[in-house]
Order: sequence, then C-alpha cells, then structure tokens
Amino acid sequence: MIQKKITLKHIARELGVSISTVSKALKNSNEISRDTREKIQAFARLYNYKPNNIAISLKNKRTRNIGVIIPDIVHHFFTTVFRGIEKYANQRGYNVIVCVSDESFDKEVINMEMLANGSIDGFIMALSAETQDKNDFNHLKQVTEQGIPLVLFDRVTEQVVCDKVVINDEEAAMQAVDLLVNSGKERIALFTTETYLNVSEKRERGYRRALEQNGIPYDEDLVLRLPFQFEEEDLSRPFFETRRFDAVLSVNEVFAIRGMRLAGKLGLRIPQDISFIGFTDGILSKYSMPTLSSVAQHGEQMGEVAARMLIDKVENEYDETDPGSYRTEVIRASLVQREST
Amino acid sequence: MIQKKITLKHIARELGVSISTVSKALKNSNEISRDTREKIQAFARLYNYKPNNIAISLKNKRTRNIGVIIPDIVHHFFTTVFRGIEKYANQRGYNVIVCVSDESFDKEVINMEMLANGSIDGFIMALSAETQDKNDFNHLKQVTEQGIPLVLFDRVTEQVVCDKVVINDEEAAMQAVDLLVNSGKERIALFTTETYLNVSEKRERGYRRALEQNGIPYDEDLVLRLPFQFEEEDLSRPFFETRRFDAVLSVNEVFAIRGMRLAGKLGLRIPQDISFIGFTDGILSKYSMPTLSSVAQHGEQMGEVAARMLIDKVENEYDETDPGSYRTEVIRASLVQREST
DNA sequence: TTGTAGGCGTTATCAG
DNA sequence: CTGATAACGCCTACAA
Repeated sequence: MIQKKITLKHIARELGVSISTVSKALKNSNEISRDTREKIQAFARLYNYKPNNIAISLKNKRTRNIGVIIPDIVHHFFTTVFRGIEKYANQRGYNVIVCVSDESFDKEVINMEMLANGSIDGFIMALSAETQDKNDFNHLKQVTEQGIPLVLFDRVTEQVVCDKVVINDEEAAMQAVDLLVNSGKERIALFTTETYLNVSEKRERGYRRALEQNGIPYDEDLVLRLPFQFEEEDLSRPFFETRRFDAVLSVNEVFAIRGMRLAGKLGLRIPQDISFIGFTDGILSKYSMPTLSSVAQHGEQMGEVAARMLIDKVENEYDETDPGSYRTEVIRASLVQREST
Repeated sequence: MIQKKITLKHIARELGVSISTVSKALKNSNEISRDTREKIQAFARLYNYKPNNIAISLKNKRTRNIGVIIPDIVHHFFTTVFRGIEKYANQRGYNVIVCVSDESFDKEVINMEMLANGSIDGFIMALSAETQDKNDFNHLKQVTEQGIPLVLFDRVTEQVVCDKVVINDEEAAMQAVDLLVNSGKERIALFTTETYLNVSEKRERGYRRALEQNGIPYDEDLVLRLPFQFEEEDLSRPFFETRRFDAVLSVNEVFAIRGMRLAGKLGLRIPQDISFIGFTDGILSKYSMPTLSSVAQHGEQMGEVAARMLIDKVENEYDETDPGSYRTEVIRASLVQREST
C-alpha cells in the first residue's frame, strides 16, 4: 500500500475548495471559517500532509540548509566540530550538508560551486591543505560576493573577509612548552607538518617564542617535519637516533603517538627520559599507553560558535561590504595533563 | 561589489529574448539559431550563470540529495562508512545531508521526517541503539511506504523490508575465536554491550558457536556486559579480579583497549598471558600499545555499496511492494593480526 | 527560429 | 470568508 506524498492541490480537490483556502486553513488563519478550517485540518492530518520543503525553499529563497566543507571526515577533530555544528544547527531548524574536500583544492571548488547554486544558505568550512598551499581563495571570494555568508574555522586565511573561529594556537603552544620547561626539560623537539598549514605555523611560532622567553636557543635541528600520512616509522627513526632531546611538542596527535611508540621501542621511559605533548585532544590521547598530555581544542564548542555566527548572518541583515560586520572568535585551548608529561 | 545570482529571467530581459529561448540556448538546442545561442551563452558565461538547484529539484521532483542518518558522527566506523557513501555519491552527482540520531529514537524520527518532506531522494541509515531497543520501526515503514528508497547498514532490522548492507559478523566472530583457540587459549572471555544491538548479538552468537565447535563449554561467567560510555575502569576491574581467562574477544574496539590497559596494570603480559581481539578495526587498534588484532569491517566499502544500492533504486523503476526487489549485501570482514595475539 | 503557456508546490496579495 | 492570480526559477510541449 504505497501512499505517496499529498499536496495542497490534492486536498483542495478532494474537499472541493481552492488551494489558497487550504493553505490558509492549515496555517490556522482566521480568515477561514472554523468549520472549513477543522475539516481541512482533519483531512490533512488523516493523510499526513507535510509541506514540501523544496517548494518552500524556492518561494522563500531560503533552504534552511548549511553547507559544511571539511578536508576529511575520518578525523577526530573535524567530526567533533561537525557535531557541534550539527547539534546547534538542528536546534535552530537547519540541516547540514557535508562535502569532503579530501585536502584537494579542486574538490573544494567543485563542492562549493555545487552547493552555492541554491542548495544552502551559508557555508562553514576549514580550508584544505592544498588550498592553503596554493594560496588561492577565489572560490571563497566568489561565494561571499554573491552574498552567501561564510564562516571559516581552524584552517582559516586572512585573505578572505568573513567570520572566523580559531583557537589561540600560539599561546597554547607556549603554555605547552612552558610546562615542559617547568618539569625540567631542556631540549624540546617540535614535530610538525611538512605542508603549510596555518595552524602548524601558529603552533611553531608559539614554540619558538616560548623557547626564547625561557632562554633556550632555537635549534632547527630539533624540528622534524613530517608528511601527512606516513606509514613507516622509518621516517622519524633517524631523527631519534641522531638528535638528543628530552621532550617533544607535536602539532597533532598522531605524530606524538608515533613518537611515543618509537621512544618505547628505543627503550626510553616516558616521561622520565622523554615527555610528549600533542595537539588535538582526540581519542588516541586518552587511550594510548601511556596516555598523552594534549592541547584540547574544544572542537564541539568551535562548531557551535561557527554555526551560531553563520545562522545569525543568514537570518539578519548586515552590510556585506563593511569589514566591521565580520568577527573572529577565539576559542581558548586548554592543556590536558596525562601520563606523558 | 556584490554580484547576486543571475537567473534565466535576467538574461532574457537583458538580451530582449524570451526565457524559453534562453533556456534552450543554454542547452545548446539547435532549435535556436547559432547566432542567438552564442550571444546568450557568452552573456551567461560572463555573468557566471548557474541554474538554481532548488528550482530544478522542484521541477524534476528529484533533489540529488541523499539523507544519511547515523547514531554518532564522532565514531570511527560510522565516519568510515560515511566517507564511502560521500565519495560514491559525489561521483554520481549527489550530495549528502547528514543527521545524527545520537542513539535516540526521537531524534531519529524527527530527522527522518524533516528530510522526508522533499529534501532528499533516499535514505541511508544505521539504527540508533534506542530504536533497536524499542523495536519500533514505524518511521522507517512510513518512509518506504511513501516510495522513498531506504538502505540500512550495519545496524539493521528484519522488520523493515528494504535494501541492507551488513558484514558477516557471526562468522567473523567465529574466526576470531578459532584464532585464539589455535594459539592455545582455552578460557576466552567476551566483552559485549549491555544494550541490545543486532551486531553485538550476532557477534555473541558467533562466539558461542565457535566455542561449541571447539569443544569448549560456554561459561556465562566469562561474558562481561558493559554500558556504552563508561568512564571508569572500575566497572571491569572486578571481572578481571574474580575470573580466570586467557583471552578476550570484544564486540568493539574501545572495550578491548580498556581491557588491555587494565591487564597491563594488573601485570599481565599481552599476548602471552592474555590476548585480545576487537571488532571495528579503527585508529585505536593501529596505534595502541600493543597494537590490537581486530576484525576489519571495511566501512568504506560498506558505504560505497550502500550508496550504489540507494542511487540505483532512486534512478530506476522497481516494484516497491515486491520483496524480491530488495537485497541484502554481505561484506566479508577480515581479521587483522597485530601484536595483541 | 522564437515565444507562449502551463506546471512543479507553496505563499501572499487582492478581489469578490 | 473564499478564491483567483501571480510569483519563486526552471523546463517543455505546443503554438506562431
């Protein structure tokens, strides 16, 4: 027994009234007599009438959809942010369309274009690695020029004028280094990404500033730059074998975990011989052996803030051309101490 | 300089032709003279005309959107499946709208209803724990009765007639137990979920069958049922202290990892004194110390298959009332051996 | 070769 | 109180 969706027109025909009468009756307009209203409402309930979202979107030029574009979905931090976005958006009656850029510039562009043609009311996104590398943000500018609100989070750029949500990466890195120094460490290595990411850069800057403030000379030899996905530990092994260091600050979680594994194999005790602090307080930090001290980025909060900023823009008038309309919210990271320090 | 979206109407007005002429010209219809065609196309390119998705959706009664409803997004397995869905769907020109049920029946219902009103062409979903517990699937039935295609994956139910994608959980559990037995283990514990999940049940069944086949008596005392999110290890500690066992099969990854931690603290050597196998070959399995042998569920493949089944249904006619129209695809799990066995 | 008209489902305005 | 009409943006069968 297939029961296809029913429309205003069907109801009107069945009840021998006009479409507009049905429409008003269902909105409980008191333009319509109590009698017909009740009759129509009863009928609608019976046949489980629900207005068609697409038609309403077309009429209102508002979809109540938010487009989210992230570099990767199998990624603890991004999904955490996503959860924040989704929860908040749902509360305000919005749905979320996700596209994954896969760290690729082209996919980012394609996805944005697909969604920008009416499918969504605004974008929330984190830039792909390739986009940051190329330093090409025309697709973002096009979107904002069309009057579509955009909120960047985490992986942001100064070259696009829009709302942004970031964490205080630099300070957080400084705190982490301070902690290591205070626990008596003197030769602190940095594990960072090979490709340019604004967050890596900010964390590195914090690392250097903290060293300086603590009177420790910066040593390029103690910085290890790794590719995103490396399968073999061989890449970092030479580093361990040729450098002398007693602590590691890592700009992400995985590099730190791999480092700890290798340190373990090399017979180093954590944290006595070497301690570790990672960024992104994800699952691995909690469950690793030993557990990893980590800079919590409060992704869910970040997502919530981003969604709030976006929906506020979507629902309210603002002067798109005035830079004063846009803000950058800074989420304060916090250091979670665990066994690795 | 704000450049709002342009429509057929604008082009028509500017060029002094009719809307349908523009429409045809942009489709390169040779109903239209080469001259006007080129003029119109040039103009459209100049102003970056892109057809409005919403209008097309309304016209075609097809949105090219897929609704995905999953219990949780910060969850390695689900995101892996999601990645498979998203990749495949994108290839075929579909976008993905995600809603998270948060393991709640009500949210699942609300989300489905929101999306079912025209926003999507079909659903892919994994049932929330609460839904499986309540055993109430009316919202799913309603959707299928409206002729909206539905594909269930992983967390499925026999009570809804639709396409499904599952893994051979029972066999996989048996293989895992066999492996443990073959490596000389004799007292094999099972860590499973407290709440009912079809997958947990299937894995438990496999566990029992394998024991039987290996001539090992089933011992209810060796089954530990844990709540979903438990923060304290205290919950499993008594189990470790009062039971004697030399291996653990866990229906998920986290329970296994926590078990390994505790075993480590209690001075047990892994795998000599006690070995572990988990389900869901996620990040934790790869990065834990020791690494965890695990049943890989091939989530990405699962997502791809689900998306293929769904889109095929969306794009092709089929007899909704004929049970023969629906299939259940079984993905074969595989056992990844690591250090914990 | 171009244009008109009707429709997708809804809402808002205006007439009756 | 009720209904006709136009509009959102697009497409297409059918005139002209």
